[in-house]
Amino acid sequence: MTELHDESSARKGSASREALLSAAKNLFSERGYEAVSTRDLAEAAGVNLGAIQYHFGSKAQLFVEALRDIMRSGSCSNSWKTISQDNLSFEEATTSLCDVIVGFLGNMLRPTGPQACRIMFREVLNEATRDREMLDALVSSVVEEFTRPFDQMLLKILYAVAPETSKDELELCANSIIGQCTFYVTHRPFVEYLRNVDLSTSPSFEKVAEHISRFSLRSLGCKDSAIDAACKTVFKSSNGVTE
Amino acid sequence: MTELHDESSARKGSASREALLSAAKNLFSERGYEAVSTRDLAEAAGVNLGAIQYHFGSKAQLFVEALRDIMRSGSCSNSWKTISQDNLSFEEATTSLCDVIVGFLGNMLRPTGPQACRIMFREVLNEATRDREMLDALVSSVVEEFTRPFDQMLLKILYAVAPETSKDELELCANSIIGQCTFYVTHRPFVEYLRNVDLSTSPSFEKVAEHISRFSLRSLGCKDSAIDAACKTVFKSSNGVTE
DNA sequence: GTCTATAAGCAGATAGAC
DNA sequence: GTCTATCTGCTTATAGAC
Repeated sequence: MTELHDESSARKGSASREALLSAAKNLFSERGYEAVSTRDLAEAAGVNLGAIQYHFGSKAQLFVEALRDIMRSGSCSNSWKTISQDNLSFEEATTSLCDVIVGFLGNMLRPTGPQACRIMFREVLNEATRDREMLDALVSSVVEEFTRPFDQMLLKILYAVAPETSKDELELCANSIIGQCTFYVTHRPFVEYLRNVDLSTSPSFEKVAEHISRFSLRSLGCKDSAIDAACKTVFKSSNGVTE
Repeated sequence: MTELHDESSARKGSASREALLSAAKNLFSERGYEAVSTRDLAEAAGVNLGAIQYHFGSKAQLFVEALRDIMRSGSCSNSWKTISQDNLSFEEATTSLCDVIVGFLGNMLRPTGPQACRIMFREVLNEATRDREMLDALVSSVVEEFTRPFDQMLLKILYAVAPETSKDELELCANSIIGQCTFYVTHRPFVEYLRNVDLSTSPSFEKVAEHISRFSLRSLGCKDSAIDAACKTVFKSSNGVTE
């Protein structure tokens, strides 16, 4: 609305503004939007309650800014930044796909570091009902800053794995792969209850990641030998999962 | 807590209790938990505000009861009730799998009839942070009334498609298939924005359903000819999608 | 069982001193 | 820019008449 809440004011780098943004990233990603009150935010940031209205105009705007910041900083995406190279060989591509799956799944399931965007994703969908304008800003922000680069990288890998497949089909395959991963996040309590497993423990986690990799590679037409080779590289070596 | 709020009081079948339950199912599944106030519920049900506390004890308990009712009534699951038969042939199994995928996806993406459990699922995950006890009740209720029967049926189909696969592996495959479907629900705004599609329109919807079917059948080791046959049955005939 | 009236509290946002 | 104090509106839940 006012020219106070745009990029130029951010550049002023007010200490309380930064503190609020930092607290917002932590609290929102831990508890979600509605469970965090403006008073919680102000207290955690060590600033005054009024500072939220002054710097961001509203709690909703602060949420948007916090999410953008998380997406921009790439804390969700650094594990696959290294793979963004062209002209992948088939072998490189298959192992890269496994790497991406492990990295993505690990990022989503890991006992939520403060920057985890897990809950944020869910929250974005919840705000949908109420504030259409804010939702659109969020969706486009998340997609442009995070989803699209990730998707492009994934499509590059998929193309190297199955070059004869059409672009439309590869996009649907990308959806299927990401969908398999996000399922364990969005439906985590149901899966853990239904299958009687704990997804945070390493054996379960690795089994899931390897299954998704094999399931996807098989759909892409890879032979079992190629799948075995890729999985052996990624899942047997000790440095398979980040950190 | 009190013995007022258990099954026996439900059997009394108070008119206002039933009206509240019905309103709760409609409103909660349309807008979610937090966006519906007790006043909304009372007004929609045409009953007094105090009736909620009287009959259910709290808004949260009413939510639990409403969700249980939805799960029990099977409004989410009638489209695949017909498939629950034993000794499926391979051909029956492959087409059944396509049917299940189309039905499940259609149920989830359809422009939300009042009984849709789409938002409810999401909401269950949101309540997680706050009320652990209620969350556990919800998760077990949803799983026992809805997820587990569905899962059993799906596993039966998968076994008929790929009998040589281990039980553990088939369970992971079931996760993968459902995960692909739910992705388009949980991440709908992102997918629609990223791919520039409208998932409510028929061509996009059918393309997605057919892709998931083919992607999954291929992973299960089906030959292309068998996949083509199953898809031709389900996706070309006019009565493919329910309603 | 159903009603009205109200309690008790917390939310986000604001006014105005400094 | 930052503070205190407060406004307005909403929430769930309750007390008590009928």
